[in-house]
Amino acid sequence: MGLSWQDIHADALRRIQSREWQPGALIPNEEELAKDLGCARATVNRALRALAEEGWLERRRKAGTRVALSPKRRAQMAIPVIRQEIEALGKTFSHRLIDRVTTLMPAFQSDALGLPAGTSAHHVRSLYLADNLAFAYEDRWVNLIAVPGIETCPLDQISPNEWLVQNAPFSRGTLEYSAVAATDEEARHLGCTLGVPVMVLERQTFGPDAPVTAMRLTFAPGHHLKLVI
Amino acid sequence: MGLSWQDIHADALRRIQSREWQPGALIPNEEELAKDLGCARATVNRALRALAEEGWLERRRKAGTRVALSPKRRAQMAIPVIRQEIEALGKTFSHRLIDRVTTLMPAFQSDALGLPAGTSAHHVRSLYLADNLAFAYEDRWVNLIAVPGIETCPLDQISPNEWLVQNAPFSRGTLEYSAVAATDEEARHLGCTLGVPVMVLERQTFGPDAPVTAMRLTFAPGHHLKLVI
DNA sequence: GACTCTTTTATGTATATACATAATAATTGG
DNA sequence: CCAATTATTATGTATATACATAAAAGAGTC
Repeated sequence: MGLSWQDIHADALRRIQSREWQPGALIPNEEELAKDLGCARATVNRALRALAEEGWLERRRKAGTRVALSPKRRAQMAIPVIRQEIEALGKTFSHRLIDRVTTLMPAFQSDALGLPAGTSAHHVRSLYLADNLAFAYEDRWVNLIAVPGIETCPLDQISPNEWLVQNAPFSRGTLEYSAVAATDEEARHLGCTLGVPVMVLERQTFGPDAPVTAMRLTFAPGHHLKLVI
Repeated sequence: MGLSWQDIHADALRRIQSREWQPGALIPNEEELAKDLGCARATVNRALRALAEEGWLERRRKAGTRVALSPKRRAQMAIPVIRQEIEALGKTFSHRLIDRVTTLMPAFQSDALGLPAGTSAHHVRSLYLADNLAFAYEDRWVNLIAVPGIETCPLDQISPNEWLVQNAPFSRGTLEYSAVAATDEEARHLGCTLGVPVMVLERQTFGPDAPVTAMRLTFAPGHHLKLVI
């Protein structure tokens, strides 16, 4: 066969990185590139589309394709499934249920999930451990409407995280990391000092029909969030 | 025209989210789907490939396509170009050069970039401001071999971040966020209290031929890192 | 000039066809 | 039965062709 789209992709990337195609500059159109390189336009299209998705190029109909000025490249991060994160470190995963109760959600939580004030939800607190050392403390609210089974599932045997992945419908959500001082409760469960800087991940998950869960995950001190470009 | 690949994409996603196609289950092959839905196989391929990239499906030649067991979905994050981050908040961006000097890199820095011990580099410290309030403090080492122009560029007029984006070759890099206590120097420049929890981003950038820069960016307290799924 | 309308053009997509490739399944030889 | 070989098959890719669509450029009007 002729050239593969990966070949075109690599060649174009080389030209971008070597600044043969300068930032902001218009590059030849697909037809021309196809003729020059000796392949079909569809092949060029596939390669340039990939480069655009990766943030190297900006493409607009009629206006053509230009090298991105400030490469707004996207870093990708696997959404933390804590078991995998811990096992990737070569450590043994375990978890401990602290408590679970169905009760009224605080107003800020029901607001954040778009549920009416005064909604009841299942409130679960648990601890994730790596080699029996505290790794993260989780405080989670689960919407009973979206996930009715939550009240009766054995959260001492399977972690809320994993149970939900397997049992809850799931479409989109938000993630937000911040650096905060460990609260009294967090410090107690994570075995650290009150006020020490810790990473907190707040996450809301929405199913196709209804909000599913809101979670606050506090990592033990020293946690890193690595991303790859 | 017939159905678009987005239509197929949406339909398949609906089936996954409604659990009509259960996690781990094999879905019909492309040819069959194309026949059922009334479009060409290439169109189905485009849709399923997109779903696989998004993490909903796992595809293997001959083995077929199945719904991902634990949707290892990837969150995407725009790599911070600080000006854009600040302007997106509706604030005015500015920056202030604190100092710049060409000197020996500390060993841990040259190691991290894979440069021999005792290499000289340009050391730049600067402050980024949003509406004239400290937003982030940057401590950066720039490899003179990869970016010779750095020593003479007017860093009081253009931020190191932007100058490098425009002038340095750039291919891949690492990003690592952590929560730490503000050091004395960081606290002084950010106008916060010593020891307060702050987000730190450490980043290394490598060009096609040589390492380009290592950076430590300390955000003012209260900074959030938002990701979208 | 400011406005609308039309034309042009580069990218975006859909299709049929052909072949490539990886991985499973079947077959064969010992 | 086991290992090596071959056949099968679903996805992956390349191609030509045709048409769709967004947006810029140009033409015409006031």
